[in-house]
Amino acid sequence: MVYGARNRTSAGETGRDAIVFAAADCFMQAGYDATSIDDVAARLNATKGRVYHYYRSKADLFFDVQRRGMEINLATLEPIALGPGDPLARLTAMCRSHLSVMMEYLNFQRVVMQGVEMHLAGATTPAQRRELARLMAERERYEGLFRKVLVEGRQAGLFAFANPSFASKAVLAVLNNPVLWFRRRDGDDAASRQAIIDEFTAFALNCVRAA
Amino acid sequence: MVYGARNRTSAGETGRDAIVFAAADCFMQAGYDATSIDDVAARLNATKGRVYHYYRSKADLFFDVQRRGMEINLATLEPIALGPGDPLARLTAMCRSHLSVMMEYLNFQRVVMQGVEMHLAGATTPAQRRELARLMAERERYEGLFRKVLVEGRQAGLFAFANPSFASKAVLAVLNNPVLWFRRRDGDDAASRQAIIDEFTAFALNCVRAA
DNA sequence: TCATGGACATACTACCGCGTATGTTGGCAG
DNA sequence: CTGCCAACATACGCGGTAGTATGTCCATGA
Repeated sequence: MVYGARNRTSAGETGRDAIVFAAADCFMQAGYDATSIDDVAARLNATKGRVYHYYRSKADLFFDVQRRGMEINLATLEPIALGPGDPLARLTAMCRSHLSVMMEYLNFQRVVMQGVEMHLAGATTPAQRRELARLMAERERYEGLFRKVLVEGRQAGLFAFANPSFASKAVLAVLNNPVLWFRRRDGDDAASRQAIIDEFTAFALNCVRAA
Repeated sequence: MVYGARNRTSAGETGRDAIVFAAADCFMQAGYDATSIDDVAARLNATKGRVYHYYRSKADLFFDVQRRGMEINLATLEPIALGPGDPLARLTAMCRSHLSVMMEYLNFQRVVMQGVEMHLAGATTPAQRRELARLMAERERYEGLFRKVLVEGRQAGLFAFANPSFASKAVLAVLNNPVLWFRRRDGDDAASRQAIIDEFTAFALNCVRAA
């Protein structure tokens, strides 16, 4: 390999960004454990050196992918959840937005879901534990946005459920489901994507809608 | 270790069974990759020798855990799905039964869910590929039970949805959700468990119920 | 009572993948 | 022109783990 191949990937993808995107793809395809740092580097036509220049460990990289995913989610959903409109209208908009983001940033979202189930047994360093706590807090905050709107809607007589926490979990379960099976290029006309958004939004709303 | 410690765990847990149960626990706690064969053996107060005496590879063991889980699921749900009663009554019973089984056999169910997301990239041997195909077929069959009842209910005007496949996925997404956060000993009075069954059954039914 | 095989334990190998220590280069600042 | 540093590449060391080869014990039947 010629040392001088210093091609800053023309587009704005600065060092860290390119690595996070590559890592998101790898983690999505193979999962955390099955993805090696060499895999991530290979996807960049680079070597471990490049990755470890920006990240101190594999776990740190994994955390950063999740952080980016949650940043996107919160940035798009918070304005809607805290914005104007009656609870039903807001929840509808939240569902549509959530589904749209999920399918757009599929790789990041799948990594986020992996992180939820994993707890990453043994986050050794204190820094890692702190980062993990932050991620959990952001997830909790995201779910809290749904809970808030749901409770408001229940007081308005629009929704019906006993336990707000259960309700938010059920709604998110429905909304996250397409992440498990949706694939780009799978008849990816905007039409089919729109059909998924429409139908799963309806499912999610029906879950909690009052009779 | 004294060689003579041949204590056949009094109860009927024959060789294979004890291993599958231990493996289910380990895989549930730590996931597939993070679980070593030594971990499984340690949980049995035994060594790798015992595991490899019954299973030819780690993947085979993982498959067997999934197989047992799916066996339980199909055995309990098929009679209900194909039994008598109108579609709404049957779907209700299916939801309650599914939730009940999930919480009862939590460890197996979490392993099954892992298997769904994993595809176990690179099932090397043909035998493993065949076993994997069988598992996928059983999962498909299980989901098919829901689809069947859903379509029947739609024809009867009880349910409303566009795509039967989407509908079954949404229902199962709701029903499987408790597996992600439910823990034994977490205020495990039959009462709280019953509350979960009641509420998530309602969520699942509402998803697809006609207005 | 002796041989045989099932049910494990022990000891070992081979490999992979993380992290690190050390090069190598180009692009700045002065 | 020179020194310095960021941005990588290269080359290991080292631990952990899957799988194997072999040893040991017990039960059973002939």
